[in-house]
Amino acid sequence: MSKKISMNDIARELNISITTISFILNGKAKEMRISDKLSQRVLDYVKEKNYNPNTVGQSLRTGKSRIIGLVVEDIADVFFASVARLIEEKAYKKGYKIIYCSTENNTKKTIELIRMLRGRNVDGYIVTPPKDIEHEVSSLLSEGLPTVLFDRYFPQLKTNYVGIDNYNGAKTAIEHLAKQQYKHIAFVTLDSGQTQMADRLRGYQAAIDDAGLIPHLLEVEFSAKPQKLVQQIIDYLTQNKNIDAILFATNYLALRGFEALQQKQLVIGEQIGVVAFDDHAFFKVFNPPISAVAQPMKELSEHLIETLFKNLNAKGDQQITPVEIILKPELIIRQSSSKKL
Amino acid sequence: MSKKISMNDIARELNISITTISFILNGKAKEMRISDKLSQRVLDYVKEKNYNPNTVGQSLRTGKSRIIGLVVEDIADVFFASVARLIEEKAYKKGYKIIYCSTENNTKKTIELIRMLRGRNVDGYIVTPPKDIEHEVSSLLSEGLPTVLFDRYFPQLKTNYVGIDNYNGAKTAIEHLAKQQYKHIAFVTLDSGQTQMADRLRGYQAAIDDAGLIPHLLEVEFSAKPQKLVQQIIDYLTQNKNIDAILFATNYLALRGFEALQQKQLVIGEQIGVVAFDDHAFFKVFNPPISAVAQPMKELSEHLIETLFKNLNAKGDQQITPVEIILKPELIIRQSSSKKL
DNA sequence: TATGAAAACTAAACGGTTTTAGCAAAATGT
DNA sequence: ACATTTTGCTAAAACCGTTTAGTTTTCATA
Repeated sequence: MSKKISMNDIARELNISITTISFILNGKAKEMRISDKLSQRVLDYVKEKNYNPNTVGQSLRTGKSRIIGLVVEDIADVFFASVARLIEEKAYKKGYKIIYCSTENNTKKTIELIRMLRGRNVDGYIVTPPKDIEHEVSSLLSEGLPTVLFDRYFPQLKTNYVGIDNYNGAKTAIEHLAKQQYKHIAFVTLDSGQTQMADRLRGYQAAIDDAGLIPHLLEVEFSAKPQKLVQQIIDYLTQNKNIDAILFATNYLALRGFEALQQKQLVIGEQIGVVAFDDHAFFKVFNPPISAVAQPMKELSEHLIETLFKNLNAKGDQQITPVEIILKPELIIRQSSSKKL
Repeated sequence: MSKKISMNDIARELNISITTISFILNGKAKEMRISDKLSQRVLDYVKEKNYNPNTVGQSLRTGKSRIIGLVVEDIADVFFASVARLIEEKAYKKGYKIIYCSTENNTKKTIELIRMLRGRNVDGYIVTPPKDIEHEVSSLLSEGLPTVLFDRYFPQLKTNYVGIDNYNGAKTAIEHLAKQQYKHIAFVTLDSGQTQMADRLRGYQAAIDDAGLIPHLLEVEFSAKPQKLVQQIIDYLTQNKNIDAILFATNYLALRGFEALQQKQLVIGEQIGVVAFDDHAFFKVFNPPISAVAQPMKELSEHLIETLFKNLNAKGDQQITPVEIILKPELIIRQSSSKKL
């Protein structure tokens, strides 16, 4: 397999100009009126020697890299990992690779990451932004770098955004619980203040109001360690013994919540009704199966990548107006939220 | 924030040579006898203008990219996603980024992926190899490109490898089940023929033999759709009604298995004992909690990245002899595998 | 047989950094 | 006073592919 050969090598070997090779390899042979005979000779040689253009050279010259930067909160989280996988698949088909980074929701780290990606000529950005990076994002925009936000957004910033209707997702879940005759429905969420969380909270409050119930809100510390999270939920349940149902604002919170319920010996689906935001493969086979507000993962990823590609392909300064795509989540009702009457 | 400034811009602005700037910025000022005064002037200017060297230029020149290629079976799988996250964190601290790709265990796709990464001057490779890519891997090796395999390996190939003792992992799990007086312990695995699966199977067989029990083996189709997997397990259980415990060879198989058990109305921990290979966050809060053979994720990732870095830092042709690191998995016993006596 | 135009191809610049080799000036030694 | 060394800095090549702005050759037309 020897070492890689370069365009220069080919030019020397075939005794033609490097430019000619470039034209032929980039499908500009016709346009540049290269004879079919020469074209074929080059193409054959290239195939024979198994030549691959050096991506780095291309990138340096063109300023493009065919790399998409995926900047998410935590790549180990099922939600983000699933999105990553689906995006990767679609990107791959169009010849793009993904560089991913986990922000840990850390503003400083995220800014560093975006700068690094920029230094690498990354062509497009898919980002779940933490707080206070409006400036960094808008600087991407002002440089005309295709960017799509997802999961959360900045209300003041006109960007591409793909997400779900968190308000109605939460509202529908609460309506369902209310219909099941649960009377003291708690909402366990994070104090992160991000838009998706705020929207879910508003949905919860609206539905509770509509049903004439009392709100029970637990906002746990965003950056707390798992053990502390569990303890906070246990304490809350101990102090609010009347709670008969819980909506967890994320998958991860549900996990911690289940630990708390386990320790309090409260049986899901019997003493307490449960719905979780974001579905999880294992929810279906839980005992009892767990109800969930499911995000349409495939659609989400499709819209993300398509929006990005639309901007990627927009030639030059031809500005594309940012789009906001809000998808409908689906409430999947399983036994964890049905009172055995 | 205007457009990026280049070394050329700095050189022109400060009226000095580009070379001098390079020396100063790369800590070679002393060595190259640049005066402190000039050094400081450049450093100040660079800071003021918020200059960042163009990574693509550096990469073209040096042949290095500070990128690690992570080629795993499926980035959406918790096991791989967790490894990805841990590796990313460590790599980031050393100034490396990750490009990841999912192989789907497809040999052809994997070869393409590795070639693409090579074209991007990726500095090192962490790979869970599918079948029949020995040649591609050994060609990486022969070019001196740092490579570490994990999860599975090629017995005939002398490579860096980090994995766990799958044989004893399975063996210990079965010993535990046998001690719990389970008499007909099945092993549900894949027909993929990969080393990690083969090792687990050998461990199962050895333990079954030692305990004087009859083996019950179900090898499901590797590439089957979820629904088909579930059906295969259901059929197997229907035809082998005496089975009272199951060891699932992977997390993913356990998920399908649980679906099958659910449909057969067999209650885990009561009618049937269960242990899964690979732990999962949700196993702890299952009802009943699921026993698992847990891989030491942190250690695994640490060894992966450290082995890679050792090779990355090995100057020139100074060959480092490949290492094989086999970690001990831990059997976490929960209620799913204890007979209520 | 000029004249113009199309056809076929190429030199050179560009992009940003690193490295090699080396030059001029100042300092030191004899 | 002259040779040698050290200091401080730089030009130019290299890395690899793309693009601009040509040049030369060939062919058709008047």
